[in-house]
Amino acid sequence: MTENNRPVRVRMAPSPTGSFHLGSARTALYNWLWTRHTGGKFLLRIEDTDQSRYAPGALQDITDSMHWLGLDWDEGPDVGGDYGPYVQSERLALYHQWVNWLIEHGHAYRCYCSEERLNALRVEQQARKADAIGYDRHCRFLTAEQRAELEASGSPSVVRFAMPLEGETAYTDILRPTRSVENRKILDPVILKSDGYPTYHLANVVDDHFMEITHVLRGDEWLNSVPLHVNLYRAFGWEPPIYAHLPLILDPGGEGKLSKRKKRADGQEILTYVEEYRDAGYLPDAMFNFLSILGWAQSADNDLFSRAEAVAAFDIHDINASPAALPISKLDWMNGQYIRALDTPVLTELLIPFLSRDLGIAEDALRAHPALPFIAPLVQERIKTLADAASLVDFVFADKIDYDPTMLIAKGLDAAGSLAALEAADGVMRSLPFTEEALEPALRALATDLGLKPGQLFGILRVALTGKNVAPPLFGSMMALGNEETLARIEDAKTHLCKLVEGSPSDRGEPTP
RNA sequence: GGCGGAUUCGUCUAGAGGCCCAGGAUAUCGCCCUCUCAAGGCGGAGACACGGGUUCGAAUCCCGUAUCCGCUACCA
Repeated sequence: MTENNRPVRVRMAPSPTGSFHLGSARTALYNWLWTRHTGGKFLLRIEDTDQSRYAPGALQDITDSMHWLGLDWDEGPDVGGDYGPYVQSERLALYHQWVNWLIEHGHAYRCYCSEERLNALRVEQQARKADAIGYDRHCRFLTAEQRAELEASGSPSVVRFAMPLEGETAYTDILRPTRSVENRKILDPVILKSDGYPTYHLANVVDDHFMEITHVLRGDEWLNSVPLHVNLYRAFGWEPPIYAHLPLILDPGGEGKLSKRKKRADGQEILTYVEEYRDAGYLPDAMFNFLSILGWAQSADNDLFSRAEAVAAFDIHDINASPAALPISKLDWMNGQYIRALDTPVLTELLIPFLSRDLGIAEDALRAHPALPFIAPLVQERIKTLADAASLVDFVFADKIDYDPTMLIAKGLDAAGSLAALEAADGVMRSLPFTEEALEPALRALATDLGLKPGQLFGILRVALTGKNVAPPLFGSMMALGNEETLARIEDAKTHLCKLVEGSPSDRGEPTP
């Protein structure tokens, strides 16, 4: 399993520049899965080498999102480990040491070219459609005197890697065929910036080496950098890790990188950050399962599986190298599956923050509310996300409900007929214990006695109690409302119907749907 | 422009030369169940990007073409 015969050590290396992207989450997940499958170690390393893009709070958001998804790490800035520090800005001395080593051994050099020169160079290259666009290696061939002069004048400088000028570099990604590139096409990239911070290329190679990383599973956008990284390893005399570049997650239309500022075909917003999915009411287990199947299959004929099953079956060699459009409808379905599998008390607990947020009721008040225990069973098989619940049960928590009274007129009946049915139902209900077991058969029998279909009678009651034509099951709704409120709402409905009857004395008036 | 990657039902995928006139899932459509809505059950329609090879035989191998995506920064 471990092609290089070392215990598996992999890492997730986010840069704290923003919230945790869904694509990053999947990368983290596959890394995690690989270590849990192999019994290896999963490390979290923070790549904060770009001071200009540093976002305070991003790190917290990233770790929160990973925790939420259930991805725990064995070594990292918060949990420690033998290979620290795990934050790159705290490892600057190490990078300087190895950059100096490269310079001393002729694998790197200081470059004093100005931004203006570099820009002009790029513009010129683009204009003549040059084969390779990049640095012209100008400073690589400075004489010792020129160099000394530049240093003496205090010119700012960066350090560039001196690529071999001839030959090719073959590189392997376990998900793709081995390829090779001409070394001269890699134009001496910057490895140490003028502010003293390393670029990704250097920091990444140095850290992966000293942290004894065996497998690098990272985003596809790094694939073109592999030959550079391989050359860095060679210059140092180190062994490169095994690479697997993970395909991008595309937007639901499959038109490009998943990103903000895009809308779905149905006008819905496309969620791109893990925290957004959390706030939209998706469950961590469902997200975990969902992210897993974006580029990997646990089995040929089943999409629903637990973490343990994923861990048991996972193999990086089975990852699909083609990019995937985000299948939102499948996520919705899957989340519904996970919600339905929950124990009712657990669902209730999960629902509280969402109901509180969406209904504007304090969590404490919600917990103390007599209707609370009835809510989860009412919505469990009707919601795809936790956030769907509020609009289904808002009538339970409303002080009063508003609806068009004509909705109380049942199909096939007029106002008077509906009123008679409702009054009969009211009478039956008052004579019985307020339980589903007692009420449902009795009202069914009543419908038959009145020559109505259950749906006609129940429909009147549904509108009376909820103000809606579409609502959760009737008798469960009654229990949530409680005896008193149920009868009060029926009372109100009777009043509405009375007015309708008086208002339209034409006895055979067609009911408005 | 250069370089790199990818290409199986709308979408997520299974598939590593005969098991595939391509399997699963989701979405969609229909039927059943049913107090509405769901959930559930059953069924339908739906794909190997295109063109050449190689082979007795190709979704699977090779070569082109097309399309999409990525990289081409003192960002990661």
